[in-house]
Amino acid sequence: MITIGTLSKRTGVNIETIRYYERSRLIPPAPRTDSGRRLYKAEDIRRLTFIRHARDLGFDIAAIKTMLALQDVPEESCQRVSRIASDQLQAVESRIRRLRGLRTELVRMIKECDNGKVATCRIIEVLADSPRPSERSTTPPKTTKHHDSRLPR
Amino acid sequence: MITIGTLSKRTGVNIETIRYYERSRLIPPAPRTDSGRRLYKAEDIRRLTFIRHARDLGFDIAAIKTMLALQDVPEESCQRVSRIASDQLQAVESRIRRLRGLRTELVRMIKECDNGKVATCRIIEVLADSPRPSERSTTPPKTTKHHDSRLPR
DNA sequence: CCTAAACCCGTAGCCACTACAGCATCAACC
DNA sequence: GGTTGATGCTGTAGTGGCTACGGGTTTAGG
Repeated sequence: MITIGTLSKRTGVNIETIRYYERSRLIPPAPRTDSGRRLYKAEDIRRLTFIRHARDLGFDIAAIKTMLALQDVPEESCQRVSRIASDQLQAVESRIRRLRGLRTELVRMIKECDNGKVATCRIIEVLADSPRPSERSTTPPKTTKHHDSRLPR
Repeated sequence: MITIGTLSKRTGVNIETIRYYERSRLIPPAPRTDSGRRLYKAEDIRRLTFIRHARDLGFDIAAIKTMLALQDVPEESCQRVSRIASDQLQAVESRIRRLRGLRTELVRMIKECDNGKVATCRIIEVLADSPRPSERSTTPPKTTKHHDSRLPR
C-alpha cells in the first residue's frame, strides 16, 4: 500500500491531478487510512500509468473511461478500442501534414531573410488556404458542440 | 462587406469565438453598422482561416499574434522577422517530432490489437507499460508549472 | 517531543472556448 | 406596412483538464 505522493512519483501524474481524477470518477475512490489518507496498491500504478499515456496520446477523459471500461468487458471490445485509437491516429496525421506545410514556409522565409531580401511573408497564405482536410469524426458528437479531441501535455 | 454569421460560415469559426477573438485582441475590432452589427471584408476571411488552422495545429493565441505580426513588418526589420520565424520554426519542429512519436505508438497499438478479442488485444498493455521514449523537452519551462504546450482541437 | 514534510479539503484561477438569457434589428413574405 | 423568424448584440456563466493556494491535520525522522 502506497500513499498518493508515491503514486504520483511512480506515474508522473501530479498529486492534485490524481485527486482530480478521483473527483471526476476516472479512478475509483481510494480506500483511506484512519486519518483519512488515500492508499493505493500496485494495480493503481498500472491503471494510472495507462491513463497518463492515453492522455499523452491525446485521448480525452471520456475516451479513457471507455477504454478502461472495455478492459473489463470481455470479448468483442477490442474493435471499439481500436476504433478510438484509429480516430486519434487520423487526427494526429492530419496535424503532421499541416505542420509540415507551415515548416516549409517558415524555412523559406528565413532563407530569404538571410539573403537580405525582404521576405514577403507567406505563412498566412500557407495556413489560410489549406482545404480543411477531413478530421472531424471521432466519437459521434455526444452532447457538446466541442468537436474536439485535444492533445495535451 | 459581410456579417459575422457569414464570416463564421466561411471560416468554420464559431460566431461566439470570433467575438471572443475580438475581445482578446487577436483580431481588431470590426467596424459596425449604424445598429451596431459587425462588418467584415474578404481579407478578414483569410486572416481568420489562418487563425483557425494555426489553432488546429496547436499554437496558442500569443503565438498566433506573433505570426500575424510578421505579416505587417516594415522592410528594415528582417532580422527581427527572421528571429521570430526561427523561434516559430523550432516550435513547429518540436511539435512534428512529438506527433510522430505519438503516431508511431498509435500505429503500433492498432497493429498489435489486430481486431482480436480483449484476451489478445495489446493496446491496453502498451499504454500501461511503455516507458515512453524520450519526450519532455519542448520549450524550457517558462514560468508555469504547466510543463505543457497543449495541442487543441 | 518537535518540526518539516506530506497529506487533507475546498475554492479559485487558467486557457480557449461554448452556452445562454434577454433584448434589438433586419429581411422577406403576404 | 405588419408580422415573424433569423440574425445580431451584450454580458455572464459554464466547460475540460488541470494547477495553485490557503489553512488545517497527521506522520516520520532526528
